[in-house]
Amino acid sequence: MTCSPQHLAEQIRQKGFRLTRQRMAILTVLDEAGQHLCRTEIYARIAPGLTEPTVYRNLDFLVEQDLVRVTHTGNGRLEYELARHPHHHLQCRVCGAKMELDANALQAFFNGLENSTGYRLSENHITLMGVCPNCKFKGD
Amino acid sequence: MTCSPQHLAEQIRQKGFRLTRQRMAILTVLDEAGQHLCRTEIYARIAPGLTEPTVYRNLDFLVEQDLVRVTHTGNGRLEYELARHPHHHLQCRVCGAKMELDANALQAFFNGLENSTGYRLSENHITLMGVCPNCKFKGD
DNA sequence: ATCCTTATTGCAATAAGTTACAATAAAAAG
DNA sequence: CTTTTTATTGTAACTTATTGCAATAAGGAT
Repeated sequence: MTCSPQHLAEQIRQKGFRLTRQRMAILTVLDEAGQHLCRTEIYARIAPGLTEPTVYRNLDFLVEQDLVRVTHTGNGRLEYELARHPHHHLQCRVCGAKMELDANALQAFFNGLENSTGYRLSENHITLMGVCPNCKFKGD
Repeated sequence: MTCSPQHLAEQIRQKGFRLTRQRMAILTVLDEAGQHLCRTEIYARIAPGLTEPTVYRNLDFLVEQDLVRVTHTGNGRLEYELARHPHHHLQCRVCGAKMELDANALQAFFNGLENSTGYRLSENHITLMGVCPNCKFKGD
C-alpha cells in the first residue's frame, strides 16, 4: 500500500518539513481507525502527551500537504482520514449510513463544470446527503 | 420576492412553530447582509439582547425547516443565507472568489447518481473548490 | 558526536460553542 | 382581556477550539 503511515511520514520529510513523533502519532491513529474521525475523536484516541493545539494544528498541516483528506459530514463536523484512493461520500440523513462514491463517478461531471466555468476543479472531497434505499422504503 | 423575511416568518407560523423576535432578528440580519455569513458574523451583527445559544439554536432550526440554507466553505466554516433560489457555489482556493452554480447545472448529475445508487438526493447545497480562470492564468 | 538554526511544540490565556434546566413569552382557549 | 399550555429563551457551567509566545527538538552543518 502506498499510503502507510510510514510512507506518508517519508513524504513529510521529502517536502522539507520535520517528522515529529506528534505527526507520526496522528498518522498512526488515522491508519488504525481505518475510517473517518473527527478532531475530538482523534485527540481522544491519541496516546497521552500531545496537546490539543498540536493535534489540531497538525491536522490542518496534513490536510494542506494532501496527506490527510478532510470532509464535512451531515452533522456539520469535519472528519479526517488518510489520503488513500480518491473518493467521495453519500450519506443517509435518516440512518446515517455512508457509502463511498468512486472519484471516477464524478469525473465527467467535474469535467463538464470545468468547461462551462473556466475553473480548474481540484481536490474536492464532497459528502452528498440523501436518503438511502432502505429508509426511503420505510418512509413511503 | 417570495423569500422576504416576512414571508419566511409567516412560514414559521404555518408550520406550527412560534415566531419570536429572536427568529425575526436572525432572518433580518441574513436578509440585509445579502450574502453568506458564518455564525459568529451573524451573532456579531445582531442587535444586542440575543444570546449565543439562541442564535445558534435558531440557525439550526431554520436550516431544518428549509428557511435558511447552510453550506461549508473552503475554510471549513459553515455559512448561512436565506433560502432563496436553489444554487451551489464554486470558490477559488487561491483568491477566494465565489461564483454561483445554478441548481439545474447539477440536476443531471444528481439524477444519474440517484439511478446508480438508489439514494434519493435532497437539498444538497455544495461548495466546490477550484482555481478560477484568473488565478489559473497567473499560476501558469 | 556536537553545535546551530528554526520549525514545531506546549503552555497559558482567551474565545467560541454546547448542554441542562429553570424562567419566559407566543399562541390558543375560555 | 385573562388564563393556560408548552415551545422557546436565558443563565450558568462546561467543553472544545484558537492564539501568542517562550521552550524544545528535528535535521543539517561542522
